Amino acid sequence: MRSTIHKAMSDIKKESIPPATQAVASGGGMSPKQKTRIQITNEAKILEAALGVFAQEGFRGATLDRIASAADMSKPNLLYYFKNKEKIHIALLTGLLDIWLAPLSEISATGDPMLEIGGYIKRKLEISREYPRESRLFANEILAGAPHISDFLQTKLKKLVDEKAAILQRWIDNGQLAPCDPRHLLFAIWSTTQHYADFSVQVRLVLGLESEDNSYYGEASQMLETLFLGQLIRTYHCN
Amino acid sequence: MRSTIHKAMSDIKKESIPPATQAVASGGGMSPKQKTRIQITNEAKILEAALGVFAQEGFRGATLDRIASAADMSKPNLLYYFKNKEKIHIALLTGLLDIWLAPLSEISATGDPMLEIGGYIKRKLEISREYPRESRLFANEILAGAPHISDFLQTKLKKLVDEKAAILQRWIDNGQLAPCDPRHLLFAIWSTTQHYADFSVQVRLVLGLESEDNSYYGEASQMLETLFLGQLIRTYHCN
DNA sequence: TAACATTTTTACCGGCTGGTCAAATATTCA
DNA sequence: TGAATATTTGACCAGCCGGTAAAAATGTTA
Repeated sequence: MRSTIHKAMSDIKKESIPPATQAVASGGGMSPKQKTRIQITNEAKILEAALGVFAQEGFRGATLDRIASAADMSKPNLLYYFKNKEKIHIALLTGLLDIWLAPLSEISATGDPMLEIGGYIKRKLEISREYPRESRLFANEILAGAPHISDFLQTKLKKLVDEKAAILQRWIDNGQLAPCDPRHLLFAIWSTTQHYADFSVQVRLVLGLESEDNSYYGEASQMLETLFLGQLIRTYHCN
Repeated sequence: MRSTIHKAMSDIKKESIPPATQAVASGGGMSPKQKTRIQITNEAKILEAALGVFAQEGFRGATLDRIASAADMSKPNLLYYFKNKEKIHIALLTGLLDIWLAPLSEISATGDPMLEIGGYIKRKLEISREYPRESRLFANEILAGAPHISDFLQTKLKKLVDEKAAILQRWIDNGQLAPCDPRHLLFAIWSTTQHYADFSVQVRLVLGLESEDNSYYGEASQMLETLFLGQLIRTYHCN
């Protein structure tokens, strides 16, 4: 279930799970090793640096030299912590997938459709703002054909989507939600929210904002609320 | 013949200034050259091949070797037609931008809001289905920070968006459209429609479809119609 | 067909890329 | 402290990468 490397991500996301299995470094043994203080900080430094590079350049476009330099570290030193380029990439992706799934998981069958969907959109948009690089990393992976996460997509994600789509369908059948394909409703929520991270350059340039200006998220939130909740919920019979 | 990109090739072969004139050879001067039959077919072959590679790997991730091999051509031969890698990329992008702008241009201030917006969504979705590789090429360019098209984004695109947003705003003021930020409404349309091209791998895996199965576009179209037209237009006062 | 222009191929280059290795250095802990 | 261990470094490598040069092959046309 969890890749060994996944642990490394927990450092970056500052949840501290007690260290346990890890056999990344040092050539030989499969024996689980306790992580050193230095190991912890350096792995975090590497992942932090790699996240930016992978997110911008994609897997093939990113280079170890660039990551190492961004991590302020020599390349061989970097490779002392991660056996190869792919291991870094997988570590990042694995750590990301939990963040990705969480908001959808929280949708509850027993809640009010308006609040549940509204909350989901809010959470997704929040993640878009908080983790734009992770979002772009994910986008790059999909654009490249999802070579590392196709299994995740067709098992874990598909299962969760089917599950939540069933809930939405029940709401539709109850007349609490406008009739539509629930899975495509989820796609629409994904795309609109992630757009603000993945296409932030375009958004800013079109809106005439500066490079680090995130002020559009307020308008975005309002727009999405209008779009998805304004009418989609319960008022479809107006027509 | 898929792409309408050929027009971007004006600056490819040497410096061909406005074409059409068949010049008598003059010593030293750069004379505009008529394109050979072979030139035309090979440039098309290269662009066709490069489109797939750039769309999947991004600019840095794509290699001339791979493009050449996809075009069934030796690398030096490829470089006989395009001076370097960037020229190919720019040729593709340039050709793409017209496709990209066209649907938005067609929105008319004098039309019915429902029909205009509905038509725009349909056209965008159509382009997503017809030109998925172009869409991914564009997405890759944005993810990389729009190094080649930031000027386009902040001039031509921004201008067009401002113009069309003004139209939408007038509809809002007239009570024909739910109050919302018009520019963000456009973003929502862009993201939802392009999602089906850019994230098609994910869409297919989650829906359980085969690799080349495009059947989800029907459901997508219906979903977007429900989402954007079902209530956004004119019925916002139901609340 | 011969002269000319276009296209293709072969051979190559310097720098980058992912990655290895062993030696040198720093850290930990009995 | 000093031995054991963990970390860092520099030197290196084979293959890939974008790109060049020039000859060879092919096509065009007078």
